[in-house]
Amino acid sequence: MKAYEDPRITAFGLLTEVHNGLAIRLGQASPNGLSAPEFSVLIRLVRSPGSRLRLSDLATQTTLSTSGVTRLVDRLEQQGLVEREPCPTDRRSSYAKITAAGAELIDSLAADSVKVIDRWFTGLLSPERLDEFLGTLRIIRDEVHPGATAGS
Amino acid sequence: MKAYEDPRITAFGLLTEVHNGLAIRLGQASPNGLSAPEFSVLIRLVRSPGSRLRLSDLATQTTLSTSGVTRLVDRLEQQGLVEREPCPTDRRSSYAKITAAGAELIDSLAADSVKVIDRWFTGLLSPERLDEFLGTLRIIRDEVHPGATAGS
DNA sequence: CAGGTTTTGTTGACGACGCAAATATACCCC
DNA sequence: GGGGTATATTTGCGTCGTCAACAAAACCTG
Repeated sequence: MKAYEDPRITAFGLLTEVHNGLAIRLGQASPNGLSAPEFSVLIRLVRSPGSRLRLSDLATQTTLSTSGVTRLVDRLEQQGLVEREPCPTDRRSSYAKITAAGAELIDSLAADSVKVIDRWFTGLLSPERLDEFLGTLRIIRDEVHPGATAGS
Repeated sequence: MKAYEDPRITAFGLLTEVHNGLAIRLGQASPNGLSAPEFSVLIRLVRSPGSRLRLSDLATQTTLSTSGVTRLVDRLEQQGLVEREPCPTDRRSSYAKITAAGAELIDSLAADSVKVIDRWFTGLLSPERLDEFLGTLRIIRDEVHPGATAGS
């Protein structure tokens, strides 16, 4: 029995296919929209108290490096979707705060995304099956990425 | 009710966190190893009849563009893990065929990966829960990415 | 079988991300 | 308070991936 035939490898491959497949559908949904990490950052901001989060917290919650976050926030700032503001209690830190334009955009994109997710994911499953599926995801997520608990 | 608060968005976010989290654990497992797409390509090759696949089939099965596959196979070829061979029946096509070194490497990396997957994913779930989880993933995969049915 | 269309693979230009190094600030301990 | 360590962010550089344009071969249709 070769290790590459192990069904656990296939199980992870299946998870990857599902995630990548959904990510592609979401990307096609709003063509000139945001990349997945940009969307994720904006969603996290709009859901956070004060609509703001420190850059390093964004790095922890997403799967990006801190330099990746720096550049991503640079881009969002150039588009007027986000503003940097200094942290009053720690002069090393800056907040990224979503702007009104950013909040409006993310709400509109989220509405499109819900349609796509419903069509290709949640809508395919019975409520019970979806519940159990999400419960299983949480079990794994809490082990593998416990720092992600503040939103999407 | 704002669209960005829709639980379906959160559901997809959860799926993303799980996938990214596991991908990071797998990447850390064998430091100087292969990237995830490289691993995926090699696994697909070693599982295919004749240990070979046409480049365009690799592009279909993975989530890469054809140019991405060209360059990925370039890299694997430089490392001696894969060879290109012409397709006898269609002179436009080439096969990527895994070499003995490639097969050996992927088997060893797969053994490491199984440990990681078991520790952070399959081993966390009861057999029944895992079965239902995989069944749900297949339901979604068959809708979202039907072309992926030849392996991991 | 000639001409147009589709498919396969490669290349150039470009963007996004990670790592490592640099900088600035905060924290801790004597 | 001073010196050393830890943390937050930015920047330089290399790598990897996409998109658009291209070349070659296959297919298809009159």
